[in-house]
Amino acid sequence: MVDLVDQLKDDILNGKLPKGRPLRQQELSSIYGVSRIPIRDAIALLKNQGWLIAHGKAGVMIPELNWQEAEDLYRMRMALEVQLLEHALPNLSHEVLGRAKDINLQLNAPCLTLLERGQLNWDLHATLYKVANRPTLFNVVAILNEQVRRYMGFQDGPLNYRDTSQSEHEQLFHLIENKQFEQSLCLLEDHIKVAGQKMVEYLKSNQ
Amino acid sequence: MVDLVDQLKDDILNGKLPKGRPLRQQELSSIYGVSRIPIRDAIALLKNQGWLIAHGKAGVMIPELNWQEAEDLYRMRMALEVQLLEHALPNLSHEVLGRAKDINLQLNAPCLTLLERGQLNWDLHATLYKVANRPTLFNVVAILNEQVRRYMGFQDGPLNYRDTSQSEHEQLFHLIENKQFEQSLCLLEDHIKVAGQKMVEYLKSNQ
DNA sequence: AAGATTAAAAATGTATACATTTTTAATAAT
DNA sequence: ATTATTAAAAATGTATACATTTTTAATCTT
Repeated sequence: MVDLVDQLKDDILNGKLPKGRPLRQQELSSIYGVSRIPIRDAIALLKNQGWLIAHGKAGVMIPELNWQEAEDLYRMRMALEVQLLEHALPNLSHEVLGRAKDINLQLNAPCLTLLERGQLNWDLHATLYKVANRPTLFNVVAILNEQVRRYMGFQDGPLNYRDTSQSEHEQLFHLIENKQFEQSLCLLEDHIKVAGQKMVEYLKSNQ
Repeated sequence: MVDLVDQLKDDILNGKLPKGRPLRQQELSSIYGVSRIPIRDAIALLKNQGWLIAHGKAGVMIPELNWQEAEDLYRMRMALEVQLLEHALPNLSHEVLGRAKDINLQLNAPCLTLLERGQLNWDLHATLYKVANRPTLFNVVAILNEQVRRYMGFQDGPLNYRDTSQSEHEQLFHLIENKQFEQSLCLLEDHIKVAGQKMVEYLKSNQ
């Protein structure tokens, strides 16, 4: 069932599902070769997490991208991920940091799509956040990051995202290793703020 | 179906559903007199929103209260509701403020349970937040406030919650009417912070 | 006696069938 | 011609039935 949800997310992102008209349970049922019950379950989850919106009282639609929502998502991330990192900092062993560094190396690959890059970016952050041991906060942050993926499907997204993001990660690791906790929190805050501003700028200019 | 979800929430809060052991779909099905399908739907939603947690791979359980989660919930509220109020401030007409004041009067009634008080408190805040026109942010804040209700079921919750909360609301209205926006944001922040601290204190001492 | 193995029981996930609600479009009224 | 009305079609919500997975407990092994 989680497979179906992920597949729906991918197909929403890749434009394989039609935008601008309501999606019906039967239609999705025949597309994915399962009955309406698991489709209903998946739709309910995706509605809860902002991937689909109700269309009147029957059917759902793929929501339009809009810069206000992107701004909200990034600002929420900024506020909440700082809290999460703060809890995580005392528990960030060299081993955990090592795992995050490995992911950051993968981000180096030049052939990644923006979606793949977004996924790796979250994997990196999640690696750090997990040791915060704050499941409720983590869960909200995870959903926000998932939602942000909806905004990362462009062929030509915000420029230079790759280079800046990656070196900021390295800076972050460095600050954490040197126990400069206050500064690492500020860096994270700025890291997300800048990414959000670029995204919002891009959306405003392309709407 | 939303009726069933609300009824389940109430029954969780009022202790009508057993804590400490897994709840089965069939059991709930016979309690509420509907088939397992709508029960499944409701369970899925309540799991998403933290009202139930998975128990292994079969069944769900009512989660224990713990102060870390309460701390997270209030800190998230603090960060996000300030953002939401900031968006709302320019649109807070006298009419909207009037509706909020009416709710604040209802909070005056001495015979309210903590749950009813919590509900009215959210109604008041939601009245202000709706005019922010930020559905994504509003939705997250709404879920957080719903979740906080789980922590408000005590017979003897944090003391003096009623008096302080109500006068703080009045202060907030006053500041907004006088266009002292910066200060109203600070007051809201402090309003939630103090409520959270009291709740956390209470939970720590009673665990 | 403690732990692993296996079979029965029970629970969940899914499919199909039915009931109810919602949508659509055709007809009637102003 | 535009708006209401109404009936047919289609969609969703729910119930029942079945398949698969998970749990439980009884048996076997060491």
